[in-house]
Amino acid sequence: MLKLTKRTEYALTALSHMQSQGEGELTTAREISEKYSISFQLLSKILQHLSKENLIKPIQGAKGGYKLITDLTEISLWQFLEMMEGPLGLVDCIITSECQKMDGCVILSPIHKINKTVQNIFMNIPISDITN
Amino acid sequence: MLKLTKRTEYALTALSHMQSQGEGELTTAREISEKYSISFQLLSKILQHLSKENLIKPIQGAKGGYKLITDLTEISLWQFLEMMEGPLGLVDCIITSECQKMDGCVILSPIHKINKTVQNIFMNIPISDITN
DNA sequence: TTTATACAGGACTAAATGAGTCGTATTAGC
DNA sequence: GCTAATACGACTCATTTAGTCCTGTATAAA
Repeated sequence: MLKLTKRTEYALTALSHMQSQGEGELTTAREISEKYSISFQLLSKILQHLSKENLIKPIQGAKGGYKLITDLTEISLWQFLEMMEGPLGLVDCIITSECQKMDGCVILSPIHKINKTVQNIFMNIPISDITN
Repeated sequence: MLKLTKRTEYALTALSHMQSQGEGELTTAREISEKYSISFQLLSKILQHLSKENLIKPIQGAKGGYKLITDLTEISLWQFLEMMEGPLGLVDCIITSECQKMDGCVILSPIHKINKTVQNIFMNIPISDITN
């Protein structure tokens, strides 16, 4: 419970780095991977994923790299986590809407409420709070 | 991120069930395991763990079982989660206090703050909110 | 005193997830 | 054409979580 995946951690590090560069500046995967000692191949996939999600824009070829194309104040932590890790929920039945075994599940409703609480908080944290 | 382990989920279910019994009543692992379709062996271990943590008291022998011996309004969700899953933190370095690789880690301090936020909220949720 | 029922717990196996690697293809500047 | 960059499927390896097996101990009741 609660721990970010390395993917998420690396993605935030990368975004933070890119944001610290000047507006419209290019950054390469190699550069970030070396600066923060992150596996180059792994980081590459993560940046590709961020591209698919339109947070950054890839420029291919020599002299290529990635450019930050999103205002990170506009993206909430909740959105970002779901982007990186898929749907979030304290228990499976919140995510899939179907209770596997427990017929008369006694804890779902209160769990659901706590889930909402966390969601509300995370929806009000822009990831720029982390990357700045 | 965010998902409870089955251990935690089953523990909450068990506590909820025990609380719904009368004061000082005994409940067996078998009873709970059958009612909620939880593996008997697995649930047994969880109940043994709750005993070690002094939330419930085991009575051995025939006619034995477990008795709830704690006021669940006195135990916070944060405490309980750490009890069941060990130390909690968004990233490893919050838990172990040592940053593995990232020399100039750029995201630790804001992550730390978010961690605190969640911790504060969970410390103010008694698990009786879930088991009642 | 035997039997049945309950907890205790170590050691193991299986399944799922997460982290990381390999190899090859594509794109574009010089 | 060479070099430096992204793209990406397929794989391996490691870790964690979930669940099982087996044997032992305690105790109520017949």
